Amino acid sequence: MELKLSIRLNEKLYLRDPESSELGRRILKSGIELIHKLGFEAFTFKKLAEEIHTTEASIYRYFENKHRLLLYIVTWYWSYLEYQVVFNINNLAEPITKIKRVLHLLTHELDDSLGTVDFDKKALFNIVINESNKAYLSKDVDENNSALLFKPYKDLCGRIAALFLEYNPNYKYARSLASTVMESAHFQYFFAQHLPRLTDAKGK
Amino acid sequence: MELKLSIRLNEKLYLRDPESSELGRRILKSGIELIHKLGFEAFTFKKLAEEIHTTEASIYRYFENKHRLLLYIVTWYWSYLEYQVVFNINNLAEPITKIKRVLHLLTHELDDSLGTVDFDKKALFNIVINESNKAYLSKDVDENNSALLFKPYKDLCGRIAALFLEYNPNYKYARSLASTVMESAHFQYFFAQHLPRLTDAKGK
DNA sequence: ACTATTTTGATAGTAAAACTAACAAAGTAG
DNA sequence: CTACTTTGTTAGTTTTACTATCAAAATAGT
Repeated sequence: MELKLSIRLNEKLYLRDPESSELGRRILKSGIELIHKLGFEAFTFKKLAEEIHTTEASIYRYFENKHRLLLYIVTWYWSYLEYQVVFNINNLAEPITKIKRVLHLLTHELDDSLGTVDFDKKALFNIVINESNKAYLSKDVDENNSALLFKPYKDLCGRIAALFLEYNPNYKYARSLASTVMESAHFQYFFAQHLPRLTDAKGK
Repeated sequence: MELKLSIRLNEKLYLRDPESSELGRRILKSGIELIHKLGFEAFTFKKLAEEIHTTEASIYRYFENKHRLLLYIVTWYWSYLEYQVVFNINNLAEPITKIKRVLHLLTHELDDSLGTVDFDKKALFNIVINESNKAYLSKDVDENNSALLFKPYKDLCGRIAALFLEYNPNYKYARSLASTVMESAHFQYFFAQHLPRLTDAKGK
Protein backbone atom coordinates (compact mmCIF):
# COMPACT_ATOMS: atom_id res chain seq x y z
CA MET A 1 0.00 0.00 0.00
CA GLU A 2 1.38 3.34 -0.93
CA LEU A 3 -0.42 6.48 -0.13
CA LYS A 4 0.47 10.08 -0.57
CA LEU A 5 -0.84 12.20 2.16
CA SER A 6 -1.51 15.85 2.09
CA ILE A 7 -2.12 17.93 5.13
CA ARG A 8 -4.52 20.80 4.97
CA LEU A 9 -3.33 23.73 7.01
CA ASN A 10 -4.93 26.93 8.23
CA GLU A 11 -5.74 29.15 5.27
CA LYS A 12 -4.31 32.20 6.92
CA LEU A 13 -0.84 30.73 6.59
CA TYR A 14 -0.75 31.46 2.88
CA LEU A 15 -2.20 33.73 0.23
CA ARG A 16 -2.64 30.92 -2.25
CA ASP A 17 -2.58 27.27 -1.26
CA PRO A 18 0.89 25.95 -2.15
CA GLU A 19 -0.40 22.38 -2.33
CA SER A 20 -2.78 23.37 -5.09
CA SER A 21 -0.25 23.86 -7.86
CA GLU A 22 3.01 22.66 -9.26
CA LEU A 23 4.70 25.97 -8.53
CA GLY A 24 3.37 25.97 -5.00
CA ARG A 25 4.81 22.54 -4.33
CA ARG A 26 8.16 23.59 -5.75
CA ILE A 27 8.16 26.59 -3.44
CA LEU A 28 7.69 24.28 -0.46
CA LYS A 29 10.13 21.63 -1.55
CA SER A 30 12.96 23.93 -2.55
CA GLY A 31 12.09 26.38 0.19
CA ILE A 32 12.80 23.70 2.76
CA GLU A 33 16.09 22.79 1.14
CA LEU A 34 17.21 26.38 0.83
CA ILE A 35 16.28 27.43 4.36
CA HIS A 36 18.16 24.38 5.57
CA LYS A 37 21.16 25.26 3.47
CA LEU A 38 21.38 29.00 4.07
CA GLY A 39 19.69 29.39 7.43
CA PHE A 40 16.52 31.40 7.78
CA GLU A 41 18.22 34.79 8.07
CA ALA A 42 20.17 34.47 4.83
CA PHE A 43 17.29 32.86 2.97
CA THR A 44 15.38 35.19 0.63
CA PHE A 45 12.55 34.83 -1.85
CA LYS A 46 14.89 36.13 -4.54
CA LYS A 47 17.31 33.26 -4.00
CA LEU A 48 14.46 30.77 -3.90
CA ALA A 49 13.04 32.21 -7.11
CA GLU A 50 16.35 31.71 -8.89
CA GLU A 51 16.61 28.18 -7.54
CA ILE A 52 13.26 27.11 -8.94
CA HIS A 53 13.43 29.29 -12.06
CA THR A 54 10.59 31.55 -11.28
CA THR A 55 10.31 35.09 -10.00
CA GLU A 56 10.03 36.77 -6.65
CA ALA A 57 6.62 38.13 -7.60
CA SER A 58 5.32 34.63 -8.22
CA ILE A 59 6.41 33.46 -4.80
CA TYR A 60 4.81 36.46 -3.15
CA ARG A 61 1.53 35.28 -4.61
CA TYR A 62 1.74 32.25 -2.34
CA PHE A 63 3.25 33.63 0.83
CA GLU A 64 3.08 37.09 2.30
CA ASN A 65 6.70 36.89 3.37
CA LYS A 66 9.38 34.43 4.35
CA HIS A 67 8.26 34.35 7.94
CA ARG A 68 4.90 32.99 6.84
CA LEU A 69 6.62 30.36 4.77
CA LEU A 70 8.59 29.28 7.82
CA LEU A 71 5.42 29.18 9.86
CA TYR A 72 3.80 27.06 7.17
CA ILE A 73 6.70 24.61 7.18
CA VAL A 74 6.92 24.11 10.92
CA THR A 75 3.16 23.97 11.25
CA TRP A 76 3.14 21.28 8.61
CA TYR A 77 5.72 19.41 10.67
CA TRP A 78 3.71 19.62 13.89
CA SER A 79 0.57 18.49 12.12
CA TYR A 80 2.30 15.58 10.53
CA LEU A 81 3.92 14.64 13.81
CA GLU A 82 0.61 14.64 15.62
CA TYR A 83 -0.71 12.34 12.93
CA GLN A 84 2.26 10.04 13.46
CA VAL A 85 1.75 10.09 17.20
CA VAL A 86 -1.88 9.14 16.94
CA PHE A 87 -1.08 6.25 14.63
CA ASN A 88 1.91 5.02 16.57
CA ILE A 89 0.29 4.83 19.96
CA ASN A 90 -2.94 3.40 18.65
CA ASN A 91 -3.81 0.12 20.35
CA LEU A 92 -1.01 0.38 22.85
CA ALA A 93 -2.11 -0.38 26.37
CA GLU A 94 0.59 0.92 28.67
CA PRO A 95 0.89 4.70 29.07
CA ILE A 96 4.62 4.33 29.55
CA THR A 97 4.99 2.56 26.22
CA LYS A 98 3.04 5.30 24.50
CA ILE A 99 5.19 7.96 26.11
CA LYS A 100 8.38 6.26 24.97
CA ARG A 101 7.03 5.99 21.47
CA VAL A 102 6.26 9.70 21.43
CA LEU A 103 9.71 10.59 22.71
CA HIS A 104 11.21 8.58 19.91
CA LEU A 105 9.12 10.40 17.34
CA LEU A 106 10.10 13.78 18.78
CA THR A 107 13.79 13.09 18.58
CA HIS A 108 14.08 11.51 15.16
CA GLU A 109 13.52 12.51 11.59
CA LEU A 110 10.13 11.79 10.15
CA ASP A 111 9.78 8.45 8.49
CA ASP A 112 7.58 7.47 5.62
CA SER A 113 5.66 4.81 7.47
CA LEU A 114 2.44 6.72 6.92
CA GLY A 115 2.55 7.73 3.31
CA THR A 116 5.43 9.37 1.52
CA VAL A 117 6.50 12.88 2.10
CA ASP A 118 7.54 15.09 -0.79
CA PHE A 119 10.11 17.02 1.17
CA ASP A 120 13.66 16.35 2.18
CA LYS A 121 13.04 14.96 5.66
CA LYS A 122 16.55 15.64 6.93
CA ALA A 123 16.26 19.25 5.90
CA LEU A 124 12.82 19.55 7.41
CA PHE A 125 13.94 18.13 10.74
CA ASN A 126 16.94 20.40 10.72
CA ILE A 127 14.72 23.42 10.15
CA VAL A 128 12.51 22.41 13.03
CA ILE A 129 15.55 22.14 15.27
CA ASN A 130 17.23 25.34 14.18
CA GLU A 131 14.46 27.69 13.21
CA SER A 132 11.12 26.63 14.63
CA ASN A 133 11.38 28.85 17.67
CA LYS A 134 11.53 31.86 15.41
CA ALA A 135 8.04 30.98 14.28
CA TYR A 136 6.58 32.18 17.56
CA LEU A 137 9.35 34.28 19.09
CA SER A 138 8.22 37.40 17.28
CA LYS A 139 6.25 40.53 17.97
CA ASP A 140 3.19 39.13 16.25
CA VAL A 141 2.78 36.00 18.36
CA ASP A 142 -0.48 37.16 19.80
CA GLU A 143 -1.94 38.07 16.46
CA ASN A 144 -0.81 34.79 14.94
CA ASN A 145 -2.14 32.93 17.91
CA SER A 146 -5.53 34.55 17.54
CA ALA A 147 -5.54 33.41 13.94
CA LEU A 148 -5.02 29.86 15.29
CA LEU A 149 -1.73 29.51 13.47
CA PHE A 150 -0.16 27.66 16.40
CA LYS A 151 -3.04 25.26 16.84
CA PRO A 152 -1.19 22.17 15.56
CA TYR A 153 1.62 22.79 18.01
CA LYS A 154 -0.81 23.25 20.86
CA ASP A 155 -2.81 20.21 19.85
CA LEU A 156 0.25 18.00 19.91
CA CYS A 157 1.25 19.43 23.25
CA GLY A 158 -2.23 18.71 24.59
CA ARG A 159 -2.06 15.16 23.35
CA ILE A 160 1.29 14.53 25.02
CA ALA A 161 0.04 16.11 28.21
CA ALA A 162 -2.91 13.72 28.12
CA LEU A 163 -0.50 10.79 28.03
CA PHE A 164 1.27 12.10 31.10
CA LEU A 165 -2.05 12.37 32.87
CA GLU A 166 -2.93 8.86 31.84
CA TYR A 167 0.29 7.74 33.46
CA ASN A 168 -0.36 9.77 36.58
CA PRO A 169 -3.79 11.38 36.88
CA ASN A 170 -2.71 13.46 39.83
CA TYR A 171 0.16 15.21 38.14
CA LYS A 172 -0.45 18.92 38.18
CA TYR A 173 1.85 20.16 35.44
CA ALA A 174 1.18 17.93 32.48
CA ARG A 175 1.05 20.75 29.94
CA SER A 176 4.19 22.43 31.14
CA LEU A 177 5.97 19.12 31.12
CA ALA A 178 4.74 18.37 27.62
CA SER A 179 5.90 21.67 26.19
CA THR A 180 9.20 21.35 28.06
CA VAL A 181 9.76 17.92 26.57
CA MET A 182 8.88 19.13 23.09
CA GLU A 183 11.22 22.09 23.27
CA SER A 184 13.99 20.23 25.04
CA ALA A 185 14.00 17.47 22.47
CA HIS A 186 15.08 20.11 19.98
CA PHE A 187 17.37 22.10 22.17
CA GLN A 188 19.30 19.14 23.41
CA TYR A 189 19.74 17.99 19.85
CA PHE A 190 20.97 21.42 18.83
CA PHE A 191 23.29 21.65 21.81
CA ALA A 192 24.74 18.21 21.14
CA GLN A 193 25.63 19.40 17.66
CA HIS A 194 26.85 22.88 18.39
CA LEU A 195 27.32 23.54 22.09
CA PRO A 196 28.16 20.17 23.58
CA ARG A 197 29.09 21.56 26.98
CA LEU A 198 25.41 22.21 27.52
CA THR A 199 24.42 18.57 27.38
CA ASP A 200 25.39 15.07 28.35
CA ALA A 201 24.10 13.73 25.07
CA LYS A 202 26.94 12.67 22.85
CA GLY A 203 26.20 12.35 19.16
CA LYS A 204 22.56 11.29 19.40
CA MET B 1 27.02 50.75 50.58
CA GLU B 2 26.38 51.50 46.98
CA LEU B 3 28.52 50.15 44.25
CA LYS B 4 28.29 50.35 40.54
CA LEU B 5 29.48 47.24 38.88
CA SER B 6 30.68 46.86 35.40
CA ILE B 7 31.09 43.58 33.67
CA ARG B 8 33.89 43.05 31.26
CA LEU B 9 32.86 40.92 28.31
CA ASN B 10 34.71 39.15 25.54
CA GLU B 11 36.33 41.71 23.27
CA LYS B 12 35.13 39.99 20.17
CA LEU B 13 31.58 41.00 20.98
CA TYR B 14 32.24 44.59 19.98
CA LEU B 15 34.43 46.75 17.79
CA ARG B 16 34.81 49.41 20.43
CA ASP B 17 34.02 48.81 24.08
CA PRO B 18 30.60 50.34 24.71
CA GLU B 19 31.31 50.68 28.43
CA SER B 20 34.25 52.93 27.65
CA SER B 21 32.32 55.99 26.53
CA GLU B 22 29.19 57.99 27.05
CA LEU B 23 27.95 57.19 23.56
CA GLY B 24 28.64 53.50 24.05
CA ARG B 25 26.60 53.42 27.22
CA ARG B 26 23.74 55.22 25.51
CA ILE B 27 23.82 52.61 22.75
CA LEU B 28 23.43 49.86 25.32
CA LYS B 29 20.83 51.59 27.43
CA SER B 30 18.59 52.75 24.61
CA GLY B 31 19.38 49.67 22.56
CA ILE B 32 17.84 47.53 25.28
CA GLU B 33 14.76 49.71 25.49
CA LEU B 34 14.28 49.81 21.75
CA ILE B 35 14.76 46.09 21.15
CA HIS B 36 12.27 45.50 23.92
CA LYS B 37 9.82 47.92 22.38
CA LEU B 38 10.09 46.95 18.72
CA GLY B 39 11.25 43.36 18.91
CA PHE B 40 14.59 42.34 17.48
CA GLU B 41 13.40 41.95 13.89
CA ALA B 42 12.00 45.45 13.61
CA PHE B 43 14.87 47.01 15.53
CA THR B 44 17.46 48.81 13.38
CA PHE B 45 20.57 50.86 14.02
CA LYS B 46 18.93 53.71 12.13
CA LYS B 47 16.04 53.85 14.59
CA LEU B 48 18.42 53.57 17.52
CA ALA B 49 20.55 56.38 16.09
CA GLU B 50 17.55 58.68 15.88
CA GLU B 51 16.52 57.75 19.42
CA ILE B 52 19.86 58.75 20.91
CA HIS B 53 20.54 61.62 18.50
CA THR B 54 23.54 60.20 16.82
CA THR B 55 24.16 58.54 13.47
CA GLU B 56 24.13 55.01 12.17
CA ALA B 57 27.80 55.29 11.33
CA SER B 58 28.63 56.08 14.95
CA ILE B 59 26.83 52.98 16.19
CA TYR B 60 28.59 50.83 13.65
CA ARG B 61 31.83 51.91 15.25
CA TYR B 62 30.80 50.01 18.36
CA PHE B 63 29.01 46.99 17.00
CA GLU B 64 29.48 45.16 13.73
CA ASN B 65 25.73 44.67 13.41
CA LYS B 66 22.58 44.35 15.45
CA HIS B 67 23.07 40.65 16.00
CA ARG B 68 26.32 41.37 17.81
CA LEU B 69 24.57 43.94 19.94
CA LEU B 70 21.97 41.34 20.91
CA LEU B 71 24.72 38.88 21.70
CA TYR B 72 26.40 41.51 23.85
CA ILE B 73 23.20 42.18 25.77
CA VAL B 74 22.29 38.58 26.51
CA THR B 75 25.89 37.72 27.32
CA TRP B 76 25.92 40.57 29.75
CA TYR B 77 22.78 39.13 31.33
CA TRP B 78 24.24 35.65 31.69
CA SER B 79 27.42 37.02 33.20
CA TYR B 80 25.54 39.13 35.66
CA LEU B 81 23.29 36.25 36.55
CA GLU B 82 26.21 33.98 37.25
CA TYR B 83 27.59 36.64 39.52
CA GLN B 84 24.25 36.82 41.34
CA VAL B 85 24.15 33.05 41.65
CA VAL B 86 27.59 32.85 43.19
CA PHE B 87 26.73 35.53 45.70
CA ASN B 88 23.33 34.21 46.56
CA ILE B 89 24.32 30.66 47.28
CA ASN B 90 27.47 31.56 49.12
CA ASN B 91 27.54 30.12 52.63
CA LEU B 92 24.44 28.05 52.09
CA ALA B 93 24.83 24.51 53.29
CA GLU B 94 22.02 22.53 51.72
CA PRO B 95 22.22 21.80 48.00
CA ILE B 96 18.44 21.93 47.77
CA THR B 97 18.38 25.44 49.22
CA LYS B 98 20.97 26.54 46.70
CA ILE B 99 19.01 25.03 43.85
CA LYS B 100 15.83 26.79 44.91
CA ARG B 101 17.69 30.06 45.12
CA VAL B 102 19.01 29.61 41.60
CA LEU B 103 15.56 28.79 40.25
CA HIS B 104 14.25 31.97 41.76
CA LEU B 105 16.99 34.00 40.13
CA LEU B 106 16.31 32.39 36.76
CA THR B 107 12.64 33.22 36.79
CA HIS B 108 12.68 36.79 38.04
CA GLU B 109 13.97 40.10 36.85
CA LEU B 110 17.40 41.08 38.02
CA ASP B 111 17.49 43.00 41.24
CA ASP B 112 19.95 45.60 42.36
CA SER B 113 21.11 43.78 45.44
CA LEU B 114 24.63 43.65 44.06
CA GLY B 115 25.26 47.10 42.79
CA THR B 116 23.01 49.12 40.54
CA VAL B 117 22.41 48.35 36.93
CA ASP B 118 22.21 51.12 34.39
CA PHE B 119 19.70 49.37 32.19
CA ASP B 120 15.97 48.98 32.32
CA LYS B 121 15.77 45.61 34.07
CA LYS B 122 12.26 44.82 32.91
CA ALA B 123 13.27 45.42 29.31
CA LEU B 124 16.42 43.39 29.72
CA PHE B 125 14.57 40.43 31.19
CA ASN B 126 11.99 40.67 28.46
CA ILE B 127 14.72 40.58 25.82
CA VAL B 128 16.24 37.51 27.40
CA ILE B 129 12.85 35.79 27.34
CA ASN B 130 11.89 36.80 23.82
CA GLU B 131 15.12 37.09 21.90
CA SER B 132 17.97 35.31 23.62
CA ASN B 133 17.57 32.12 21.63
CA LYS B 134 18.24 34.07 18.46
CA ALA B 135 21.71 34.73 19.82
CA TYR B 136 22.76 31.17 19.13
CA LEU B 137 20.11 29.87 16.72
CA SER B 138 22.01 31.16 13.72
CA LYS B 139 24.27 29.86 11.02
CA ASP B 140 27.33 31.23 12.78
CA VAL B 141 26.90 29.41 16.10
CA ASP B 142 30.02 27.39 15.61
CA GLU B 143 32.14 30.35 14.70
CA ASN B 144 30.79 32.36 17.63
CA ASN B 145 31.30 29.43 19.90
CA SER B 146 34.92 29.11 18.85
CA ALA B 147 35.36 32.77 19.70
CA LEU B 148 34.09 31.89 23.20
CA LEU B 149 31.13 34.20 22.86
CA PHE B 150 28.84 31.77 24.65
CA LYS B 151 31.20 31.13 27.51
CA PRO B 152 29.13 32.99 30.14
CA TYR B 153 26.08 30.94 29.25
CA LYS B 154 28.03 27.72 29.42
CA ASP B 155 29.70 28.73 32.66
CA LEU B 156 26.38 29.35 34.32
CA CYS B 157 25.07 26.06 33.00
CA GLY B 158 28.12 24.30 34.40
CA ARG B 159 27.62 25.90 37.76
CA ILE B 160 23.99 24.84 37.96
CA ALA B 161 24.93 21.33 36.84
CA ALA B 162 27.45 21.24 39.69
CA LEU B 163 24.67 21.99 42.16
CA PHE B 164 22.64 19.11 40.82
CA LEU B 165 25.62 16.84 41.22
CA GLU B 166 26.10 18.07 44.73
CA TYR B 167 22.53 17.09 45.46
CA ASN B 168 22.94 13.72 43.79
CA PRO B 169 26.48 12.73 42.81
CA ASN B 170 25.25 9.77 40.79
CA TYR B 171 23.00 11.70 38.48
CA LYS B 172 24.14 11.21 34.91
CA TYR B 173 22.56 14.11 33.11
CA ALA B 174 23.36 17.14 35.19
CA ARG B 175 24.35 19.33 32.25
CA SER B 176 21.33 18.46 30.17
CA LEU B 177 19.10 19.09 33.12
CA ALA B 178 20.77 22.41 33.81
CA SER B 179 20.37 23.66 30.24
CA THR B 180 16.80 22.37 30.15
CA VAL B 181 15.98 24.26 33.32
CA MET B 182 17.61 27.42 32.02
CA GLU B 183 15.74 27.30 28.74
CA SER B 184 12.46 26.17 30.24
CA ALA B 185 12.47 28.96 32.75
CA HIS B 186 12.23 31.33 29.79
CA PHE B 187 9.94 29.32 27.61
CA GLN B 188 7.40 28.69 30.29
CA TYR B 189 7.39 32.38 31.08
CA PHE B 190 6.89 33.22 27.42
CA PHE B 191 4.15 30.62 27.04
CA ALA B 192 2.33 31.85 30.13
CA GLN B 193 2.24 35.28 28.54
CA HIS B 194 1.46 34.41 24.96
CA LEU B 195 0.48 30.76 24.52
CA PRO B 196 -1.09 29.78 27.81
CA ARG B 197 -2.38 26.43 26.56
CA LEU B 198 1.23 25.28 26.57
CA THR B 199 1.68 25.63 30.29
CA ASP B 200 0.03 25.17 33.65
CA ALA B 201 1.63 28.33 34.95
CA LYS B 202 -0.96 31.05 35.36
CA GLY B 203 0.30 34.61 35.53
CA LYS B 204 3.63 33.96 37.18
C1' DA C 1 48.43 76.87 26.29
C1' DC C 2 49.46 74.26 22.18
C1' DT C 3 49.56 70.22 19.55
C1' DA C 4 48.55 65.45 18.50
C1' DT C 5 45.30 61.96 18.80
C1' DT C 6 40.96 60.04 19.39
C1' DT C 7 36.08 60.29 19.11
C1' DT C 8 31.97 61.93 17.10
C1' DG C 9 28.97 64.15 13.58
C1' DA C 10 27.54 65.01 8.99
C1' DT C 11 26.91 63.67 4.53
C1' DA C 12 26.70 60.62 1.04
C1' DG C 13 26.66 56.68 -1.17
C1' DT C 14 26.05 51.34 -2.49
C1' DA C 15 24.10 46.69 -2.58
C1' DA C 16 20.78 43.88 -1.26
C1' DA C 17 16.22 42.79 0.87
C1' DA C 18 11.48 43.18 0.97
C1' DC C 19 8.08 44.22 -1.16
C1' DT C 20 4.14 46.08 -5.08
C1' DA C 21 2.13 47.07 -9.66
C1' DA C 22 0.93 46.29 -14.31
C1' DC C 23 0.47 43.68 -18.20
C1' DA C 24 1.32 39.98 -21.45
C1' DA C 25 1.63 34.95 -22.23
C1' DA C 26 0.29 30.51 -21.27
C1' DG C 27 -2.56 27.12 -19.53
C1' DT C 28 -7.25 25.24 -18.09
C1' DA C 29 -12.19 24.83 -17.70
C1' DG C 30 -16.89 25.47 -19.17
C1' DC D 1 -13.86 29.04 -28.52
C1' DT D 2 -14.09 32.05 -24.93
C1' DA D 3 -13.49 33.28 -20.12
C1' DC D 4 -10.85 32.80 -16.29
C1' DT D 5 -6.89 31.68 -13.66
C1' DT D 6 -2.10 31.15 -13.16
C1' DT D 7 2.51 32.34 -14.30
C1' DG D 8 6.34 35.13 -16.35
C1' DT D 9 8.39 39.55 -17.25
C1' DT D 10 9.73 43.89 -16.26
C1' DA D 11 10.16 47.54 -13.52
C1' DG D 12 9.76 50.10 -9.86
C1' DT D 13 9.80 51.79 -4.42
C1' DT D 14 11.18 51.76 0.24
C1' DT D 15 13.93 50.10 3.82
C1' DT D 16 17.91 47.75 5.72
C1' DA D 17 22.55 47.01 6.27
C1' DC D 18 26.54 48.69 5.70
C1' DT D 19 31.07 51.68 4.14
C1' DA D 20 33.78 55.83 3.10
C1' DT D 21 35.23 60.45 3.70
C1' DC D 22 36.12 64.47 5.96
C1' DA D 23 35.33 68.11 9.25
C1' DA D 24 34.32 69.38 14.07
C1' DA D 25 34.75 68.55 18.78
C1' DA D 26 36.57 66.65 22.70
C1' DT D 27 40.61 64.82 25.22
C1' DA D 28 45.32 63.91 26.51
C1' DG D 29 50.22 64.72 26.58
C1' DT D 30 53.96 67.93 27.22
